[in-house]
Amino acid sequence: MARPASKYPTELELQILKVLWQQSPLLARDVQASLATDGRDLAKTSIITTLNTMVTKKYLARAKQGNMYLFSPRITESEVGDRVMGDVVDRVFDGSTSAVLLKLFDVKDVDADELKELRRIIDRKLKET
Amino acid sequence: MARPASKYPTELELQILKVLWQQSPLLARDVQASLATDGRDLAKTSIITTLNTMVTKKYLARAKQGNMYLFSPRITESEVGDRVMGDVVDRVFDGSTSAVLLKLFDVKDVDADELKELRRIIDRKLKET
DNA sequence: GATTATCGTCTAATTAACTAGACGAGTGGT
DNA sequence: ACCACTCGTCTAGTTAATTAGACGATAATC
Repeated sequence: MARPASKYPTELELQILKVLWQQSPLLARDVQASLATDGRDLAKTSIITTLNTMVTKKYLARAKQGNMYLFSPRITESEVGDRVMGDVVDRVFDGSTSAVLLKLFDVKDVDADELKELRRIIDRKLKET
Repeated sequence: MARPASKYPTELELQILKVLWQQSPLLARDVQASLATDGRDLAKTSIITTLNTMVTKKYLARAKQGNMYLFSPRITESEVGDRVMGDVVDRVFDGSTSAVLLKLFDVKDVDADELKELRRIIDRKLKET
């Protein structure tokens, strides 16, 4: 075995997905322009190569439009969140949700308003059960 | 530019760190035995190679012990949690802590007891400010 | 019709991550 | 002294991820 494939979209793939979640379908050139706006200036072929590997990975769908291709996401933002959080919680925090929450407070400054919203979320969840 | 180095320990590196967080310093052979117990059976040299790259990355410290080396973590479990969570929150969830929390509930089944503990954590945090 | 621009494929270079063998140096027993 | 065993370095092979050039095909412009 060698380097294992990552379980969820890589850095660049995520950037591309974010563009396409905002608007799709798009041409390679549009994705390129959007990334360039965000400061990631890639050659046309770099974009296309990556888009194609993302199609292989089923992250994207590709549809012919004349002599070019339109790309759309085949995975939702929520699904990516699932995969990432699931992996992080299990692998890094050994499945402990409270450890994740504590770390969340550790890492980000959460103001009082947001804390109250988090509590509302928990209360709602408590009622559900 | 090519493949960027990951911002935090990789899969295998994390496994090794977990062993050393539990007990350290350890010899390469002890790390090897521990990983083997967890079902990851690697050659002696594979372990040593990885341990050495982890020393280069400052994840580990190495101390000569006769004709062999003892390895210890130079990064804490908490620090790894910081880096991972920080990156995930910012890059995947665009900095939204509530989005992370919602996803946490989505991904893991959190029982009522744990929800109450999470609320206690939030209440404690609210008092702090 | 010729030139110019754009699109996509194919090829390929680079680095990180993962894995392990060959080999020499040293240690311990007999 | 010799043999067996272990340790670590050096070398090296593989796959994933990132990047882009050369080139042919097609479309657009004049």
